[in-house]
Amino acid sequence: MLIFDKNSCKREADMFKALGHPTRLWIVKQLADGQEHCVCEFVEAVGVQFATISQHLTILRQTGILTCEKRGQSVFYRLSCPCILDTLECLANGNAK
Amino acid sequence: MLIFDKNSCKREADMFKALGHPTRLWIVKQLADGQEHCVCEFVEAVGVQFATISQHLTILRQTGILTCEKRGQSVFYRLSCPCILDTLECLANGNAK
DNA sequence: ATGTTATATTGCTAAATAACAAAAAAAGAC
DNA sequence: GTCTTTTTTTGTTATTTAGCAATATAACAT
Repeated sequence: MLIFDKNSCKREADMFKALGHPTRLWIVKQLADGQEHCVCEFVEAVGVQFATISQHLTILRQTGILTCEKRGQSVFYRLSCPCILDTLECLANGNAK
Repeated sequence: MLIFDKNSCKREADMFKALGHPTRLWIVKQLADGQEHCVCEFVEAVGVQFATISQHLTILRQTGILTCEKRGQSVFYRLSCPCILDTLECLANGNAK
């Protein structure tokens, strides 16, 4: 018999949700090589308002997917844990319809 | 220099989005052992309207995560590809904050 | 045929999300 | 100190999503 416990899925679901937006997923992929990039690079590439990118980055930071560091006037983002890449790879390899 | 191509991320992002809801993620996990379950089992466990579960299942079906088969009056759902589990495991293992 | 059971679909409303514009903060240059 | 640059935060609005209720569909029982 199946028993649903919402809490047990909430945090994980939030991580999936964070990755469930084209711009955010793309950002994560850009950081896949372990390198860091600054906010302005993303803004330039995506072609959307600074505020919008900043909000996407906040979501990725809050779910623990990214971390950031401020140096000078710029903020640099990186994957907080490279293992997120395994997840991406799993999905990319296995589940193309 | 980074270049954003939205289309390249759209389908993958949709899969993440589908998994980005507690109820849907839970359903996928219940199917993780490869067994199939019928809709009414999910309804009973989650404690939500039949229509609501049906809608969640539709989303999971449309993204290709689940497939279903009708037998008699019941509809049975299963993972369309067990490899989705690797993805779940990757996330569960690696990225707990 | 009618009745019943299991799912799906449609219409509706409330809540969440995405994007922008404008204002606020933080750091460096002067 | 003021000015500029980079980023975040705070409205605001349009779109999307989540859930329910009601209706429709499909299969079986009678």
